[in-house]
Amino acid sequence: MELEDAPERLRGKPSWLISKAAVRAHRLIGLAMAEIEGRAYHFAILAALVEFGPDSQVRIGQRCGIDQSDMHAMLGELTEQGYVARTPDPGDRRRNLITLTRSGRRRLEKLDSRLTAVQDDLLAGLSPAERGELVALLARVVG
Amino acid sequence: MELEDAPERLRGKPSWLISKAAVRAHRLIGLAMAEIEGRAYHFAILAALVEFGPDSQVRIGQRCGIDQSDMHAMLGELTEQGYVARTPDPGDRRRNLITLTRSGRRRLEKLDSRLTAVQDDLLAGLSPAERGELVALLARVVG
DNA sequence: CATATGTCAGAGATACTGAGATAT
DNA sequence: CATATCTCAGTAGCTCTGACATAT
Repeated sequence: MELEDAPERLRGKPSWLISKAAVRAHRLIGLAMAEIEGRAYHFAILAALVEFGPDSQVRIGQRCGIDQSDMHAMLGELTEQGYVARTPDPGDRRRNLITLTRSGRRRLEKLDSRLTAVQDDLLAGLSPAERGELVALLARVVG
Repeated sequence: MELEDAPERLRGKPSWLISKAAVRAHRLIGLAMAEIEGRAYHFAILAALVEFGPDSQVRIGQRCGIDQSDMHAMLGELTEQGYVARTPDPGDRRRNLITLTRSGRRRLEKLDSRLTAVQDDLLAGLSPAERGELVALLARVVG
């Protein structure tokens, strides 16, 4: 039985559709990331670094929508794997300055190509124009 | 800092937008449901019952996208609160037959009105036509 | 014997809370 | 003193896996 058979009241609730779409996306991403022993949040963090340059943990988290208390472990993984370096910020000794390494730059491209492929899978039913509409609408929901 | 400042690579990934929209929806729903000591999945289950009539746990779960192993506790809550009755199915003694009670019918309406209000909050930035587009697109993503 | 249903214990991911240490 | 950053422990909600008993 598929979700097409869901009750009308449920299918009409945008929040329910969003949630189910997120579950499906999460499943596909989990499979894709497992193949390369990666995480979607690794991609987010590396993407923030390549676009905005070295930054503090808090600010990277804010940019990616990741709680600051969760950044610690995530950066621990990336540091251990050599994709970022975590050094004290000489200008403000409360902060860690997170820097992308050369191998982190390559890792970002690998994660990106996998995640791009997942988008195709996830949105297989939609035309390119419809995908654009969906992205535009969701961007306004997310704010 | 808002998610508008997210890296372009991230903002361009539909799966990321879907996931962040789901987080926001989940937060709003959590608040709304806490006020009436309800759960979104209570709404889903009650909606399936009012639309399709009494049914087994497994089939209700399939209709709502809820794993059968999770239905047990959820129905335990609804049974305890008197919104559904769980009786052995005489025609197939493996099954429990889940039935909506009169107070469950009223509960559904209360949950529905709260959740409908949440949709307005969640999609405040979109016109009615755009909300319709979003729902239609997501319905095709969910399948 | 194979399958379906319900029950149960536990794992994994994500998001969040609250607290403390240190620095500004 | 108030605030910001980082760290750490723990919680909550949701999804999923695997196992088992029972019934078909």
